[in-house]
Amino acid sequence: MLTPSETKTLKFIQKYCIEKGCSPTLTEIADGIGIKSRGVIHRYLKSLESKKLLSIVSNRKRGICLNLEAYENQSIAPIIPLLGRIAAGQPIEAIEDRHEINLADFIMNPDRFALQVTGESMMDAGILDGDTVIIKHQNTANNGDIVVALIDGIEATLKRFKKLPKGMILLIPENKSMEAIAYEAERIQIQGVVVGQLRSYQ
Amino acid sequence: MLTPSETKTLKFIQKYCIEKGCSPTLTEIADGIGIKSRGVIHRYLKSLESKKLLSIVSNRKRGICLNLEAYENQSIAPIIPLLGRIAAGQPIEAIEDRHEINLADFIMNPDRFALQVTGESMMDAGILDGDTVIIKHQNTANNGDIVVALIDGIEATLKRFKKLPKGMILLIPENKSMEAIAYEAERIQIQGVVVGQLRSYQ
DNA sequence: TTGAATGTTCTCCTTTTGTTCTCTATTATT
DNA sequence: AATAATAGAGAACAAAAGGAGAACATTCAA
Repeated sequence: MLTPSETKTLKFIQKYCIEKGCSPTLTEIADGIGIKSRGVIHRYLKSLESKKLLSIVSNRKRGICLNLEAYENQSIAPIIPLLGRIAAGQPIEAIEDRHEINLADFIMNPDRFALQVTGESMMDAGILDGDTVIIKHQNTANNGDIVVALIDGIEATLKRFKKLPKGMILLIPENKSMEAIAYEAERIQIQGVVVGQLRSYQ
Repeated sequence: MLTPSETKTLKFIQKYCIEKGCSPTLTEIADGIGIKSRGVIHRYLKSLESKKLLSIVSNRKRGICLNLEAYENQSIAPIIPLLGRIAAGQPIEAIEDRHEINLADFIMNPDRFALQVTGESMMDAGILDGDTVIIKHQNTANNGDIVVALIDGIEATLKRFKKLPKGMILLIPENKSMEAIAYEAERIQIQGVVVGQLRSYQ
């Protein structure tokens, strides 16, 4: 069980290692988590070492090694640190405004549910076969929304939504090899709108 | 079985643990359920402990451990219903195969972190500009993995990884208009592997 | 070689937290 | 009416956690 300070320290080290490619000095950690004394940081590191979360090479500058395997089964919060922006060829750029992503906010709302996507109809919008989409349950949609629509009460489909004149609705697949189809509004029932998408590579 | 106050206390602790990844202090519980005295909370905790719903590590701050059954039948678990597959274009499969998608399995591990992607270099793999990728922090990679690599210790980049003969490493962008580049292995430092991807449409 | 930066080990201090009390009030039950 | 169960406030104390900083040892690069 880690104390909040230990957690902060560990997260800072992890972040530093990823951004800079080497471990930080005690002073850098202290600055990073808002503490003035190197001695305090050293105490935290010793405690983390005794909990097998990292190892320290004695007297070596920047001699902290994270023990990534032990890190694996620590207690979990639905919050992942958002380290920064990655752009090809640039250093990782830190993000000031938002430091973490709370998946609870992202997805876990009572009116949300998930669907697994089969098929390639939304491929060009980055929604691939096997992806999971998070749907907000609602019966209306705005132009441009990606919706789950029920056609004639039977066929469910994931398409981009567009309202046409004269009570028609256009459902647009995001795939060059498929065509958009217009329906009378009465035939279309909106089941929900895509508010998120996620994919696992494991 | 449980008194209303005990139930409130337990629920608060469950929620707190899931959201924050560690147990709350007595003061936090008191604030959370609208009580001013820590002593009262302590009494509730003792009672809950005697009912085997949790255990307390004496004198340890944040030393509350929930027992496993206390987690069950809780709707606040990081789980969203996975309703079924939606086959774009094809008729729907049953909405009744009610699985659940557990975000804990999906991405929530402490050795994970997130990066926001800038640029289109992985577009053809369905990773778009602005998406968030979940990275597992590790220093090795297998062929075909999408990795965060540090080139010469400075430039960060998101590419598909391939080992070549003679100590070379090929970093492959998933974008037809960009070219793969081979580097000497010494110049490349693997920072992590993409294990997930998510996008918000809100 | 030398000096600045860094790691290490201390002691001392403050704040926060857990723990144990006592006291009071309300409500339901016998 | 008496009793027990539940609920809450708050004081007092001990222990843990958080922090400052001095003093010394060690690295490492100029």
